[in-house]
Amino acid sequence: MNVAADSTTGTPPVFDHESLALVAQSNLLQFYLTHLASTLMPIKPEVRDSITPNISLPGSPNSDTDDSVSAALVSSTQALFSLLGTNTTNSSAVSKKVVSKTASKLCSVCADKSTGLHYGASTCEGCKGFFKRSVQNKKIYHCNQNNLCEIDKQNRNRCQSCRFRKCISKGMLTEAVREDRMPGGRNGNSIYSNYKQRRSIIRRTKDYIAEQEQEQRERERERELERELEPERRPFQSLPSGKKLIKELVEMDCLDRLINLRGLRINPSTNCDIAPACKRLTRIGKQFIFFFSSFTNSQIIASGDEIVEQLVEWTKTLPFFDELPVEAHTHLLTQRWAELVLLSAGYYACSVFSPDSPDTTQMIDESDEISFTNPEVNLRLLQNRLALVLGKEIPFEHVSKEAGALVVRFTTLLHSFSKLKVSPEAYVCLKAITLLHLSADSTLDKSIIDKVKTLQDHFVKTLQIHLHQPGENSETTSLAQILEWLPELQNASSVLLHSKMFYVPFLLCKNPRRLVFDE
DNA sequence: AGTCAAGGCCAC
DNA sequence: GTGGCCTTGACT
Repeated sequence: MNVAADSTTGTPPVFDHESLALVAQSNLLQFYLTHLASTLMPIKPEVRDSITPNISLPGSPNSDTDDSVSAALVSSTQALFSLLGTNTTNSSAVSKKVVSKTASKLCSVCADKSTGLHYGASTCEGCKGFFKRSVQNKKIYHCNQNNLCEIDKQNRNRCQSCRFRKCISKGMLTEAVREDRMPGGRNGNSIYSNYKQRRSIIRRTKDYIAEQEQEQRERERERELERELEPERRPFQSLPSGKKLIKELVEMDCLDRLINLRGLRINPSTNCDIAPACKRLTRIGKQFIFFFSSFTNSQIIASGDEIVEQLVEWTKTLPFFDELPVEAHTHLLTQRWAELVLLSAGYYACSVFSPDSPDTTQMIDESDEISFTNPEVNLRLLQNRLALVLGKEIPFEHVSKEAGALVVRFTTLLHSFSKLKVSPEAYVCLKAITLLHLSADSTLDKSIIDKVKTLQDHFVKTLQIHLHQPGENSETTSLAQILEWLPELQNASSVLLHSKMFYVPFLLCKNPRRLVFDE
């Protein structure tokens, strides 16, 4: 605001010294300033001094709420005092030069000697350098007090946080610090020109600071987690950490083998062989103890027990397999295998049928895709696929009666799981977390229970680190959202166990015709 | 050529 | 990290 430019009203009010002092103490100063240029009169120094410490305006220099207004008022106020001291009675004397000359005397941040305009405010070399370093090095400061530290020449170095905040509040713009560090020249007028733009830039600067602070907090949390996973702190020395662990898990996760169950395949030449197919489907069981103890005797393993076989195989390749006794693995798999089946099938469905997957186009012509929302579509799909595997038509009512509840539940689960947009890395962590989930009434030894819990904790932290990686897009689901989904998985698994149609999730996910042609 | 406002340097 | 002094280069 320019004092001279605004002195356009008709009859200006006339002030005496006392009323001017009162005005200065009220919030009406801005109003009177607009009339002042044409009513300038000599003022006593003692009255002038009494005004100075009591200035309190909405958006005054002490307030961060409306910085540009405050900056304008600072200039106006300084111009006013300058004029008051000059005894001038001519409004034309209120020149831009006077304003700028006076305003440039003191640093608007710390009141040290100003050396000119720097990044949008009149500041000293110290505040200029401080602001430049802060922006260039993306510094995030924290105030140890209450963000109300006073900044003056003497104590400006006591609190970087409040000093930087004051720089911003005085109109210094982070945009004015050049990213390319090009020396010389001047920044374009556009950065500083109009009031509105400044306001928006200041708002963006504040957003920028908040964003930086958020990023800093996340980096700190990640560092903290990584520190916890350092070798000397890790509970299991043999277990790698972070990316290496995830890489190992992804490499050893043979999802295709689990999905491509041999028991679900149809032989085009003998697909009328109904009895063996039924047998295959019903023999998928949970004989984990048996498998762990006599796994090498593979001739005993029937094709129908493939789910167990595959899960046992997977467990044996886990990086922490040797950390736990066999009975612990048996116990865990016995408790969690149904959840692992649903999780694996769900992830497979999401990765193959998601809109961004290249496989989608490949599947469109099959016109029998799994639905993420409609259980009836999936029941029809199941009916068709059962007919393929068994070699005879099954009435829809039968399918609905036997598998209706399971299909409804699995469809709901798919829907919520697809929203999580789980990456392959997050999926393998989630699988380990699911396996390592102990029931409250676990019969294992206390020491083993502790080990399992520590291991699970390790995978939760690994998952969290993965989710916080900068490469992950901003839409990445949070750890909490993923963990909150697990009870739903657990509930769905009880439906699966109840129905005993353990193969249904796999049959829904993969067309048995494709199983035939896959090899 | 002078001014101004960027960045850089370096003793502290 | 700070801040005084110097260099740089667009603009007048």
